[in-house]
Amino acid sequence: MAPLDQTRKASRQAAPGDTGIASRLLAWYDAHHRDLPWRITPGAFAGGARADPYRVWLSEVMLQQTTVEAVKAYFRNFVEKWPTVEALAAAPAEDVMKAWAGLGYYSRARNLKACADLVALRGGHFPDTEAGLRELPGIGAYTAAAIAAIAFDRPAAVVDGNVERVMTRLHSIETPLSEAKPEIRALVEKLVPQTRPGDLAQAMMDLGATICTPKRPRCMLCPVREDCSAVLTGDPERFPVRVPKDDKPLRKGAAFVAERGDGAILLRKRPEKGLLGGMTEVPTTGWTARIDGATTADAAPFSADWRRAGQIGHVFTHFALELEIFHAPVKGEAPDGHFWSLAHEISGEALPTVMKKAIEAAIPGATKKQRPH
DNA sequence: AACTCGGGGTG
DNA sequence: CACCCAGAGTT
Repeated sequence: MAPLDQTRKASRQAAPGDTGIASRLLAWYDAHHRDLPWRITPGAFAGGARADPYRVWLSEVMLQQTTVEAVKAYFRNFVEKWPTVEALAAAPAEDVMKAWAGLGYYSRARNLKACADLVALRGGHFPDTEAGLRELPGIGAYTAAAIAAIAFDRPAAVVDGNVERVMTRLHSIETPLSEAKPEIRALVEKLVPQTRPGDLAQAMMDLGATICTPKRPRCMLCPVREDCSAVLTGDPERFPVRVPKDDKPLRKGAAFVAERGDGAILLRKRPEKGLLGGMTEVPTTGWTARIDGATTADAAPFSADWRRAGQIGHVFTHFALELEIFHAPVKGEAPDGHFWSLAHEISGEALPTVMKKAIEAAIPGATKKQRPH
């Protein structure tokens, strides 16, 4: 992890007017980069090696609004199951959804599969330009730039949440984040070097993740603290400036836990689109925005002797949920659209956490793994 | 431009 | 608990 040859090269080739920020970031990256499953080492890059576009794409999609720690295990599992984009294209969509279960934002998995299918039709080769990548499903402005820079060595401006934080602090940008994006992009474009653009992007992301953190940034360890306007004024944590968020709406609903008596519970598959699209769940009502204490079993998706079994609350990023739980013994065939599944195996199904809690509320211990005695 | 979409890590 | 995370698609 010692500084490498290309560090000096990057310094020498720094654009006129470059204060040296890019060079210092690259040198810091050589010494302090995170070691991540989808990365090749900067040393290998110097030898002419490039990251596998498939692995870069897969990791970038998984990392959309998802933390590195959460992604690692899923990434390893995916590349083991499907080592190439052709292998992923050949897989049943259902298997892909199942492997994605637990990561969240399930439209990403649907787009991932659709994208793999398209790329396989192109002979398994991803487009090697930002514009070409941008046309594929699930690849937006950020991901197109990231793949172009990291996998294809294109000098693209890669702007994610980390980069926004680093840049707004470097320049003490007081404009709220939503309005400041064009300005941030322009600043990043000026910073991108002709050599090692992918490493610069990853350097800024690593800096944002380990030094220039949202809370309590470690400015004393920062390689560009001398260039940072916010360090000079003494309050880097103030950036980026955001507009205050609206209060979270409270959503109410009811969930129905039907138990067969042999450990099986009635489940169904959600619609492909919308919240938790394509996932398995306990039957529920839709959202009921207003408080209605009279939410009764009349709203149940099928007839049974429903008894109120409790209530659970859960705070999501975007709303708070209050769920009434109803429980009933049910025999016979599963109604249309529903199917029986063993409760203790539910953790292996694509079942949201809240629904697992709902089952636990109605039938304590139902979702615990059964252990042979 | 504003909403919607999840689960998890962090201070 | 509040905030945020290698954002994208829809309206």
